[in-house]
Amino acid sequence: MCEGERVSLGGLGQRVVRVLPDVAAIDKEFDYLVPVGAEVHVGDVVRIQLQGRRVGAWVVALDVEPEPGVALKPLAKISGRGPAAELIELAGWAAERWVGRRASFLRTAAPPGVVRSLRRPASRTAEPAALSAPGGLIERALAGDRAVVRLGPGADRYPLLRHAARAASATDGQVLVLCPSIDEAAVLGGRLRSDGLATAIVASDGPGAAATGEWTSAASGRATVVVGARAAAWAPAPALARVVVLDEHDEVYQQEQAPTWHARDVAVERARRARVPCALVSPCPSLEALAWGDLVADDRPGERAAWPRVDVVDQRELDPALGPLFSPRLVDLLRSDASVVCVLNRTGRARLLACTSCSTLARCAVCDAAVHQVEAADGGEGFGCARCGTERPLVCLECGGHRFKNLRLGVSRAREELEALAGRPVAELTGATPDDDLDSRAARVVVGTEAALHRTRWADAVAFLDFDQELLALRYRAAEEAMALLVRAGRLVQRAAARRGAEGADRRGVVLVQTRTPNHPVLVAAHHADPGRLVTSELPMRQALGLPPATAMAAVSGAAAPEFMGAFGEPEGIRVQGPVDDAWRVIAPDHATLTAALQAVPRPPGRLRIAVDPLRL
DNA sequence: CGGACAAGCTGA
DNA sequence: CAGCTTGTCCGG
Repeated sequence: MCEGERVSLGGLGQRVVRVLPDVAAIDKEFDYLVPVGAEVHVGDVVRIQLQGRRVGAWVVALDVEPEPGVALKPLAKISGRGPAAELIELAGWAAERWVGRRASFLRTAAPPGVVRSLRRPASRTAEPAALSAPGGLIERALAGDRAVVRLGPGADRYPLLRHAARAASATDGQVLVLCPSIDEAAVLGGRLRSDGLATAIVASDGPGAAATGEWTSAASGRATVVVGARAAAWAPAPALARVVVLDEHDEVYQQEQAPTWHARDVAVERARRARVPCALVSPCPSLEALAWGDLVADDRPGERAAWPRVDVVDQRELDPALGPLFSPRLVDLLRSDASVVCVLNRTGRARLLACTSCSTLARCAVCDAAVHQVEAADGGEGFGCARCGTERPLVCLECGGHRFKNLRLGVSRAREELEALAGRPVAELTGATPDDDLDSRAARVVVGTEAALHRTRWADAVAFLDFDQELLALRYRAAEEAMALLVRAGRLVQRAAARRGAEGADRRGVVLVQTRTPNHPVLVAAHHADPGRLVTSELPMRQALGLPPATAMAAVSGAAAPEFMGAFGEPEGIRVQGPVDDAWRVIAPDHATLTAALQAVPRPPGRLRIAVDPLRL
């Protein structure tokens, strides 16, 4: 920058910067004067006087030409360093992709505390990491630019990380690693550190000097590995050489509040912009991941060894003495000395009905979802599908029977009955159970909702008492979610098997699945330790029904939704459905079409929630 | 978001 | 018509 230019900018030779205020409702940039002698960088966190009050803001551009006729105010304060220029651009991309505001993304990208100064490394070209001879699974996983790495639930992902980290370290590059939870990030980060690799464990929660220190270590390029949970997709990494997302199928990567951004998608886009390889790792890669990259999997015996034994018990063949929730196979497990986690999700919204004569579940003839009882057109009783709207008479598709029973039994009742069957204490484990004493529980039998899977570290066996609730849920991703549950269960039992140090066939833990749909593709795939079998049935179904990833979808709700949707209309090439429960569904062939159409309509005042890629509908 | 200001309502 | 409420606009 030469002096002549500088004079033309502010008139008095003062520099002018463009900032974006950290105010939820303002998605507009403003120009401010830089105090003489002050140093500013793109991304810096500043405070500005805006309409009589002081608010935070980010510098988004330096040395801009201000619009004529506006009296510029000086920056009130330059607080410290913030997200780098490439992350500000990425925030712009994400704001379009999820129809949100850049400020919400920059808040995630900003350091947890104040970072006064930062010595960033001299700009290095992130060279592709030198890898040892190809052939092994790790080498293949890290060789491709877009790898979808499928490793069974029991497989240790650490060697892959260590390998990637060592390769990056040799070229002074950084590896960005995302995990579903910060606890996992801390464990993996700890292992990397004890292996001598400089690692920053970035966490968004709370300021605190330690968290700021981790951010700074990543932002200065000192850390070879930058590891964290969802928000780490926005962590600094000036010498980014590779991105790795662990358990990319996990739903926690998607933010629940709007903008409903997905860390996997942000990570993928970030790698693309930085022209560095990206690996998505999962025991059961999402259809989105498979549509994006190239599958890298172990050979069949290798993958199978990392899966538990998945025993599918057909509950249509009931033991009359035990009833619909307990099979003889389960009783055997309970009466052994194994630690068992029993899972019963009673929080399903769909009422589940089964034929009284043959016990087959009442399902939709078109889309396979569980159906509920509705009043038919002729005034009689019928089945209705909440997913696709099909209605049919109250007749069993299997045996022609017309009497159905409601299947529902809560966790508390199940606990009492399990205790009686087991002849030993059975504990209830729900979201409300306190954290302490979880380890001693592992030695016993517990029953709970899905929380029991999340809050137990290991178990000899996991039993799903009624898996049909998961398989036939109304959410369009129900099958993938059910698969993810089996994977989570698989982790627990494989961990216990590793603890036992068992050898050979005994090394695999047991996951028991009680179901009335034993041939469901999810169960077939898990039983064969081959998640690819689910993909071959699920993908055509989504394509046929016009659901993601074949399309791009958004849910629009909130008090202002009727007005918004009225103005939205039904643009060419876009499907609008609803309202169902005051929410509309907008389906477009792709995300570009979807977001362009949504952004084109002015936002009416009032609460409006636009959820792009909603998990549930 | 939150302050400024304009237009609308009430009461004497 | 002052004094107050409600609504809309805009920020450098």
